[in-house]
Amino acid sequence: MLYRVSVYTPAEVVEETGFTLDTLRYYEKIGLLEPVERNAAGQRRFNDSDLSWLGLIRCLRDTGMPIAEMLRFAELVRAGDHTIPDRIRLLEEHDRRVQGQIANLTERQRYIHHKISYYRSVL
Amino acid sequence: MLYRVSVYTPAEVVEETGFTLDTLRYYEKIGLLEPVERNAAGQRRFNDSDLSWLGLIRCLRDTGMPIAEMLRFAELVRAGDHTIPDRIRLLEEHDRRVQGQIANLTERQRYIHHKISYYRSVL
DNA sequence: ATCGCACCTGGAGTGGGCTCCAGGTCAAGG
DNA sequence: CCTTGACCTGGAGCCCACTCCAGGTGCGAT
Repeated sequence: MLYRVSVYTPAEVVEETGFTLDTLRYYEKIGLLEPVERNAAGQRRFNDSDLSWLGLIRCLRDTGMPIAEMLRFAELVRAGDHTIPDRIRLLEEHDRRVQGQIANLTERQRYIHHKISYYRSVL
Repeated sequence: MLYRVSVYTPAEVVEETGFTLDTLRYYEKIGLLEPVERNAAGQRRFNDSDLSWLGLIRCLRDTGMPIAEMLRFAELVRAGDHTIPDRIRLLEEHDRRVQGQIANLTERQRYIHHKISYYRSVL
């Protein structure tokens, strides 16, 4: 078991990634996914590299990165290894925004807690 | 200085709350804000209670509560004090979602950190 | 008096991110 | 042979939450 290249049907990828099939097609259409390989019948056959890319996309999407910025990232990846410093910068900036989101949510949550306590106090 | 009721112009409320004037009008139109008082010329004059309600709206919105649910909350408030247990339930449920968001972001952030470290390691 | 400006209204338009649809292809099972 | 079901395409439609617009009012300053 040195290496094993797997292919995945659309249904498997939906299952694995949580994206809908429509969303996967949409991502391919706008270029967020490289053109996916096809079998003889023209049906998509995803590979491990697609899956791992989708894992990253899922992460960026779930942390609120807009599609336009994910596209920029995708272009950097396509452009080759010399863009790694740019990718780091992009991810670091995003990381800062995520940090800000967490801080903001935590702060807002305190307000909600106050509100709940207040309501409890007047019962 | 026992008590002081203030009124605020639209511009002041925009300044205070960070909502745009269009958004304030929109919130009033859909019933997220009670009809705001007007001066003789028909211009809005907000009061402290509007401001404090807008503070709550800001908090709920910024923690991702959809407008439809804020409207439900607004209806509970309008319906009177007997809905306080319902309001508590609603806020508690929202609080759980906020907690989930924070947990999720924190988890995703680790992935981003890994990715950054990986990129650093191949430089 | 007239200008600029903050404000008003109803309604149309926007942007992001999907989501759905009609109509079609193929492969496998009964 | 026929049906079922997973998949295909291009393009239209949808939802949310605003955002913008045209056309108009009234007030304070020059």
